[in-house]
Amino acid sequence: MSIEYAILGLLSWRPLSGYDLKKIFEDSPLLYWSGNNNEIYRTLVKLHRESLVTREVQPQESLPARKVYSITPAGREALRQWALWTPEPPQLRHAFLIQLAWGDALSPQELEAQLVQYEEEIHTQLQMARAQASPPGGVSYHSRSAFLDPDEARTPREKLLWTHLRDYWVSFYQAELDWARALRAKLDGVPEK
Amino acid sequence: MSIEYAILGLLSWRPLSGYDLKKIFEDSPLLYWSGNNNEIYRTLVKLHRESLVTREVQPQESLPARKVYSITPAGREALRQWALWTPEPPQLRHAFLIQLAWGDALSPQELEAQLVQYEEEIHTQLQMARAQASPPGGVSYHSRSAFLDPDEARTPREKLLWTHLRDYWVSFYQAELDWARALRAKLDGVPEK
DNA sequence: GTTGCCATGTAAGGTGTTACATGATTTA
DNA sequence: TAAATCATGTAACACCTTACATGGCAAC
Repeated sequence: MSIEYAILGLLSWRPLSGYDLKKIFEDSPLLYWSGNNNEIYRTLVKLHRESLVTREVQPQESLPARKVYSITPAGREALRQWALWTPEPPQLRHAFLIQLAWGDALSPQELEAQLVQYEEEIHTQLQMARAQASPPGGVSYHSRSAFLDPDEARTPREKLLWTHLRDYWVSFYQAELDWARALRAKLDGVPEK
Repeated sequence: MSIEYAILGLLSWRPLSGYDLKKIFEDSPLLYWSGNNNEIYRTLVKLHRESLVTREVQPQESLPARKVYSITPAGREALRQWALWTPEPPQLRHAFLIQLAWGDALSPQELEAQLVQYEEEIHTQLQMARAQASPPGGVSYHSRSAFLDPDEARTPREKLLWTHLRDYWVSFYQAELDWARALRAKLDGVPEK
């Protein structure tokens, strides 16, 4: 799938500008695109051309005009049809595992150092996922881009979905961390040759 | 990272032809590229140009000549340097989660059906991962492309790494399945609106 | 005074996929 | 006799990323 439906989905939640979308993509691991301008602004033009979104230009003093996009009924229908597509298994692009596969070329110290670094990196991700899943004080900060915030859900069912989605990432990074730690523990004491 | 180091890694394990590599990529979830000809054959040419691999042409009767590539000392050193790169967190491209995020547009039956289909898909992946992790009879079939087969490891440490890597996928798909089942159970009984 | 935020967009290039092209041999 | 395996490669296109370009305002 391409970024098109991810953007359409966000617009089904609320009207947003390209800049808003960029930020949402940047800090959501779920929306796995980099959030670069090129893709977002071009996709918005495309969606607009296909009449799946409308565009409202809001002029501003001494700033480029904000172009806010809203989903149309045709857009909602396209999104619905997409939600009915046959689900595909997740694609895990895990370069570090490939590094480990050929990690026997490293000394025990080098290998250990790589694992420690990886654990630190994942720990950071875990903290961020946890912060998103349950913001301190029970209320979310970023009132602007509270993407998938269960408090913003419009139905009980949507709330359940969004809660479960947020927890997904916490579990994922936790499992990742446990795995790396278990491997490092096992490596400790194994002869190199 | 690009496919380049994945190929170099495989060649550090044993000399292989483009066709061999293609098959290995096709049935390994770890090597997450599609294994299409274009990328593999072009990368081999590039690696050869950079003297990281050598090429041996084996003519065959009534078949295109097999071109078998072997890693050079310079190739091994490049691979080692790559193994020392700062580890990056895994990138999970999970389109189904995005579908679920906007799944509130579906009826309870449609949503349930999507989840069931997803579970079936993951179950298949899990079975395949299990088959690779511990082939029936304790010996692997595909003697040709036994990529990451712990029995093929050259040191105790490599064996440990490869075993742990194979188990990774089983855990991953198992967690995925558990997650989907838990969500479906919770959805059962939640009012739509 | 330098960094960061707001807000749009373009250019260039790398990465990855699907499909096309050939053709003999083996297997069902 | 149809499909799969072996074995190479090319063409066309889609997708994605990094960097470039502009410029005012606010905060530290």
